[in-house]
Amino acid sequence: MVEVRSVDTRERILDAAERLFMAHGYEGTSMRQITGDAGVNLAAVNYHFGSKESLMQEVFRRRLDWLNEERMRVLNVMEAEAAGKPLKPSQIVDGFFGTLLRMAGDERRGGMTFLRLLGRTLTEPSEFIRAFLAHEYKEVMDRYKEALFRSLPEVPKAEIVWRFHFMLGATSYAIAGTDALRLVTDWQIEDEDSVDRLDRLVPRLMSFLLGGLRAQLPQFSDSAAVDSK
Amino acid sequence: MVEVRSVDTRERILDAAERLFMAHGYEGTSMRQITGDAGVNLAAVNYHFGSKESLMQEVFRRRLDWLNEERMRVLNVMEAEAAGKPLKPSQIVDGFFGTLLRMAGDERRGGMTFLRLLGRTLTEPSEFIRAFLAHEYKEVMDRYKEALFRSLPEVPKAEIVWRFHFMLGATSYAIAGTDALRLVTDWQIEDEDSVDRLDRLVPRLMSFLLGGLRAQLPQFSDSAAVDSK
DNA sequence: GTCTATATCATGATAGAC
DNA sequence: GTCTATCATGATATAGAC
Repeated sequence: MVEVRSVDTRERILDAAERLFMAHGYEGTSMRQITGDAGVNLAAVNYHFGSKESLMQEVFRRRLDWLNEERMRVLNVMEAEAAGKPLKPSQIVDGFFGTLLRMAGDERRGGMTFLRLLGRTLTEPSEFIRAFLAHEYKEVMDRYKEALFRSLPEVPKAEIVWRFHFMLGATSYAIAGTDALRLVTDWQIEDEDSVDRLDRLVPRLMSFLLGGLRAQLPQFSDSAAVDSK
Repeated sequence: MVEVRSVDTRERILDAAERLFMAHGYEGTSMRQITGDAGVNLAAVNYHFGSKESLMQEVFRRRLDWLNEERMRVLNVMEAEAAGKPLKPSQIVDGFFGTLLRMAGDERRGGMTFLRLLGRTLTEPSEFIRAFLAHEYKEVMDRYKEALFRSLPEVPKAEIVWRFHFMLGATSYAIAGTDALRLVTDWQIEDEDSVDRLDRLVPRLMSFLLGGLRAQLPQFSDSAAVDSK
């Protein structure tokens, strides 16, 4: 408040953009809305970020850098403790998805707002943001993928990859569902105050994910290889 | 080709809109793109549908009417055959999600294009389309919800509702993932020709969904009621 | 029913004074 | 770094000839 304005300005733009992109999507949000909401001048976005696309990328980078580092750290700790033995599926799932969901409880890290933005963005195939996410995620994904392969040697790799996709989807909806999908299903979910909500959502989702990950293998109707190596 | 043009025009607009909304989202698609792609005049959309919003609704209605009727029909048949006994979870899941996925194999019903549009729209909380979907889905949802309650009497209702949410998410990503999420995860999924792809996806997803639906119940860390009755 | 032409407005971006 | 003013473009929608 007493300090430089420009640091504040940058941060306020990012906060407003995160909120608005979450609510209306990238295309559905204008720079005028963003700067208006942030209480800064229209030209400030282009001055600080160069373009709307770069702003979007920075909105993600600000949160994903921390998240992916944390995921790496957690995995490293678990693998060190396991001393060469494979991890349990529940450890891996918690390291990847639990870390993500616990972010939602931390307002300094974007809280629910960022998580919902992430969830919706994963189904919005805008070329530039998809390419960006693919790059940001690659390293972490590869590490967790390997951990799962070692953890479930009897499950074909292709099956694990698919189930990871499915887990991403369930998690994405778990986040959005806390208020968005409530309308789609039109079901009243018992009210739980917002702090409590997340504490219950995490174990709920974990049970579901682990049940799916360890489910009986599918039977294909034709005779082709189930495990394509 | 020899007949009236206007029927063709309407249908061609719907086809182009479905394709473009899927690829670029509602906000990201302009009427110029739609009419250009459809090979019709710019003014035709407003003549036939009144507005862009109404066009979007019609894109959904064209497919959802059939889908939801089919889901109802399948459920009615199964319940008649069960003669009062609860259905098996696998029957219910197949009736709801299997019917949806099998739509993807039927090009006359929109095929993969419509399914991916549906998947992405469920995470895009545009007010007008969400309200529309909530209305379109309500009746079917209630019927399937009841069937699941009866099928799994030992599972708290709140838990079933949540797991239904998670199943919707996994299914949504299963659809999109066939090419969109491939980039996000950057994993190469073994190539399977497109006809084969769906035949394998359905059993894969079904195994996962059933594993999640029937998973061990979560343990909450506090002592509050697990089944909030 | 289909077209051209256009009204009206919002968008992303920038130039240049301060 | 921040502001005002403005550009060029593209948006939805409509009026009116054919």
